[in-house]
Amino acid sequence: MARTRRSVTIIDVAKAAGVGVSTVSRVINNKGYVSEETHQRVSEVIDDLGYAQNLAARSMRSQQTNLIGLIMPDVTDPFCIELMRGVSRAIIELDYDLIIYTNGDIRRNDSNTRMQQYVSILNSSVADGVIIVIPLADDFPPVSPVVSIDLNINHPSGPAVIATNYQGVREAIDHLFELGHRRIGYIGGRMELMSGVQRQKAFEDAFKEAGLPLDDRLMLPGEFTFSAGYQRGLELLSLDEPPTAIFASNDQAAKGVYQAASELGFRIPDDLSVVGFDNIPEAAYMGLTTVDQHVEQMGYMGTKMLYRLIQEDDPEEDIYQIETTLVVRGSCQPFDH
Amino acid sequence: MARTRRSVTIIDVAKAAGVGVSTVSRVINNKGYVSEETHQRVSEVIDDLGYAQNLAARSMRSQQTNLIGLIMPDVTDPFCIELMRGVSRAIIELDYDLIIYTNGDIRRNDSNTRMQQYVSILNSSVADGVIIVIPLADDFPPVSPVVSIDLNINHPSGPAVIATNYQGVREAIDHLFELGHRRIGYIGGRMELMSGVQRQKAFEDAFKEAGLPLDDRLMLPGEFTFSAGYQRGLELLSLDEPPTAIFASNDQAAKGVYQAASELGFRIPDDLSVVGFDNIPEAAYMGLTTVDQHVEQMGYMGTKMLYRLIQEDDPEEDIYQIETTLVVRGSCQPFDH
DNA sequence: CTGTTAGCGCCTTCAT
DNA sequence: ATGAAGGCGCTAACAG
Repeated sequence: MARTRRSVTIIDVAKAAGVGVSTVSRVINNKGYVSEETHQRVSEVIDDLGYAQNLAARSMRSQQTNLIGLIMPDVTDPFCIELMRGVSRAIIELDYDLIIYTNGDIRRNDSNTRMQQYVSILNSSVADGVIIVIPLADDFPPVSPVVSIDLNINHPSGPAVIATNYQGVREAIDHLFELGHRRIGYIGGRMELMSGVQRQKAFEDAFKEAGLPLDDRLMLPGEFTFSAGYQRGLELLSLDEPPTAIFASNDQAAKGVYQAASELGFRIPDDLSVVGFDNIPEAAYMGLTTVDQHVEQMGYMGTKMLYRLIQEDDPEEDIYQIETTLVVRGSCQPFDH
Repeated sequence: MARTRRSVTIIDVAKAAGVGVSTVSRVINNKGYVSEETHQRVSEVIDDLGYAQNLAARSMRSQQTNLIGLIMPDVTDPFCIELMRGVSRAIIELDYDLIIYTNGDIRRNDSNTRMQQYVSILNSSVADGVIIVIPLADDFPPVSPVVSIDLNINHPSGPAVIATNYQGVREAIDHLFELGHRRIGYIGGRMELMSGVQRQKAFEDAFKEAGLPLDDRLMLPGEFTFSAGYQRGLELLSLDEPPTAIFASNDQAAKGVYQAASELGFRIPDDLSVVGFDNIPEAAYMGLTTVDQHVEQMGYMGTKMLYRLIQEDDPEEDIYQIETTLVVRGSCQPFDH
């Protein structure tokens, strides 16, 4: 980097205005006593010189930054976008600013570096608090308050927002049962995450309690991605006796199933019923029956929780549960034996 | 903020490991010579203490942060999301990280504070370079390299990525002409932005060159928002002689027009043809004929440009133009007089 | 190979 | 009402 231009600092302003740095600081932050006249002069110089605070330096000194950090694996993912929406809404209400930190893609999984980075952000005083989506990090002593969205199964500590995954999947599977489906494929999610585990357990329990046998070949591990859904969808639909319905552990994966079905000549819902999870905006257009986990709300509540943490350092509730809702659309049809 | 917990610093690590701070620094950043043995010991201490770099301090000292900043008015807007997608893709390729900075909502328009904040970010060494979407800021001496997406009409300086707005709108209007439409409503965009100005000029020129009269009542100022589209849509369709087609200056506004049309009993495309601009993903589902300005690509190219700027401080091309493409879908129908 | 030291730009006492 | 001076945590010379 060749750039050597140096920005104008508080010292430059002080010199130009013929005052001390602390006076300039007072003017900038509007605290402490400054004579009207001095204030005026300093303000002018600031304008003239085009001075602007250096955030890094500022946050290093002072406690409060009025910034809330959002750490996400992938800004491209609809879940994350929806969540951002909620965070954004809360941010506006709270008059905070938002810094979203991401390494661009969940797949770039050089975990060690990642984790290190995450922790750095927490540690830095660049944000007053942080929301972590899909927490992968080990446990560590966070300096800033942290709220996580979803939970890591291995380190379930700390305040979090999470949907009633279990209940949601139960409803979804019961819905399929009612429609007469018995051979139901399951495409799993990340098993390090509470959501992945809970959804799978719900699926298994639904069968157990209904006294129905679970077919191992119909339960595939997966991920919360389109391509996982696609791959697993292909596998399921290529079985000698393919399932009549597939539950995908999120809508992205469900989209993948759509793709797989289309390629293999299965029509939805005629030949195959599909249920997803999340209710991303696209689901409405797809006519996908899915479990709404009110992602926007998760982001909103998470941010509010974080705010309380920042203010009082005292989490009222550790884990905030968001009630899921089954949204029935056109992707499922009765199955007649 | 009551929190006084102090994080473990590089000094703590140095002490605990019985080495100097610079050695620790070398280990962390993997540069300079450190004996295998020392490296080992320091690494262990780092793990034990749960040390993590303080980003603020780091970026204050060093030139490079490997962070690219993206300043957006509104993370919620489909345009911005699409753009983010492209930036994100480039980020991954370049092995940078991404910090997205936003004040949550374009409507929170306390411009002065905003601008000040923007400049602060630029000034701070928190990011190696910055991409500004919809630049509102005055001209100022930026310390970090900046690439803007779209251009402020008042300060059109600096490298930027912008679509061929003029050409795009011309094509769109010509399309409507060919379908037989003559009474075409126009809902404008932000006129501080190059895109807003260019699109409007193209609309006017299309009529002029076709030798058709422009009806003032059919040309409404607007914004790039749903509600603007909705309001203006209502106005246009409530005219004694409503237009047979409406060009909305972006897809969000077009969505608003859909809403207005639906409320007033206009069917699209039977009673009203609609064209948008942007080609946001939703447009496909809506069946909206629109001008694709390849927003993802804009983000991608912008980031690449920025990268070059960071590396060489020498912008090869100042303004990168993205070719628009007319995407014909079902929202337009021939109009027979 | 490793330690010491001087700032980076700012805010905050503490004097004046 | 204002100025001087001491760090915040870190990296980058410069010495050993």
